[in-house]
Amino acid sequence: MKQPGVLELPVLGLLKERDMHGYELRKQLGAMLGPFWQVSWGSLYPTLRRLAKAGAVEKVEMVAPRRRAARGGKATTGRRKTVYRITQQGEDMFALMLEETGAAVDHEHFTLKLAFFRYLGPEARLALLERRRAYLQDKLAQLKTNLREYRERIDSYALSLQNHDLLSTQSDIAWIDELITKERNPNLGPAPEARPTSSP
Amino acid sequence: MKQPGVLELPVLGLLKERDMHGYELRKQLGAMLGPFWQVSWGSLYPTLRRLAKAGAVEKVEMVAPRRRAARGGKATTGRRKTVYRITQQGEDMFALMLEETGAAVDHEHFTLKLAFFRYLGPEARLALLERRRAYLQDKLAQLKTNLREYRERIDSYALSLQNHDLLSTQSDIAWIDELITKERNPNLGPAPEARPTSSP
DNA sequence: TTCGTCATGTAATGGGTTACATGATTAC
DNA sequence: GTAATCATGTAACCCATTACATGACGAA
Repeated sequence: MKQPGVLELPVLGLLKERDMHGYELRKQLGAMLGPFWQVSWGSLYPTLRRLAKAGAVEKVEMVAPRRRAARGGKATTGRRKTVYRITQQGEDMFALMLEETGAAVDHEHFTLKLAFFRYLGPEARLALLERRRAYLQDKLAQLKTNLREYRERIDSYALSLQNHDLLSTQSDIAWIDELITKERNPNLGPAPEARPTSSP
Repeated sequence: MKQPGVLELPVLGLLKERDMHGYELRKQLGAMLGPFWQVSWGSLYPTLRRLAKAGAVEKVEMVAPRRRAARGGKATTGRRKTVYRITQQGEDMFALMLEETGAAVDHEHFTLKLAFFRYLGPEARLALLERRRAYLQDKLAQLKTNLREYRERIDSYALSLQNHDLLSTQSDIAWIDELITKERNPNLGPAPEARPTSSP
């Protein structure tokens, strides 16, 4: 299990909340991570199969395919579904993957982990945030160095490109800082709707 | 040639300027796109091989490997290099890949194309910029819809995630708008060193 | 009855990552 | 003389994408 596919973590994370089948999983993924995160079936189902083979999930309910209910009854019939449930082994795997700070620096992995931060302790959260921050800071430094070194030799488009990247990175760092601050004093919430008396 | 690897375009683009060997190519890639863009050898050399097989590039100079110059002479010796030169076919392929607005919407492809914008006519540039803008605008709309629909059901981390993504997307759009504006009236440049009389 | 959504898969393809392997040249 | 950098590749693995294939269910 060198590098589990990206999907393993979010799938297990969603199954922690409740049993789901593939189709549903995909929608929830979109709801949590944003609509742009559209995984393909050819990616999702194999992941489920892999997880099942690894003992991390198990099939719990499948309504038989072409089995029509006895005429008159309608409760037992239904669309063919394969519902998955996370196992204890899967829970352990999830915890390990989530905590591991190894390769969690890049945007995708960090995003995925952040989406399941509620399953991490405060210390682990801060560790991950700091690590991501360090990575971004390093990237920022490299970008600056690179610009200093090549500014003259690249054209205005490449320049604009790197400049924008630099600004984005700075914005990312500011965001991480915000998250870190909130993590350190949870009381200072975003002052959620100071409504004195009336309801919206 | 359904979907040429991402490297084809930048490799050809760099070779348009001058002949280079693999190792150099990698450095120039970093200089142009930013240091984070570190392609692996296992990716670069196969790309070169593919391009050579497709007739898009050709090897022009290779200093023989273990051939030591006759003792005394030192001019003919050198490190083993395999220098590539772009062919006419390669130029054509490059032009096609650069112009094609098909899948050019995602961040990576757009980045790659922008880096070689100087090889495109103003109309094609604007077309690509507009296309990218439309894509981002669509993403923005989807993000907003998604947030409206799921805001209640996702936790604060996922919320923060999507929120930040939303802001980043807006920032990206603003940047594209800037590029579009500059493209439309090139005179309003960033006032690059207004030097009154002296020649370039 | 037909369309859209729900629902689940398989097969081929292909490229990227990682690790491995090798050796020359330069600078200290 | 040895470490760092230059330089080029190969091999295995694996996952994601794409296209293909199938079929039930609900609504119009």
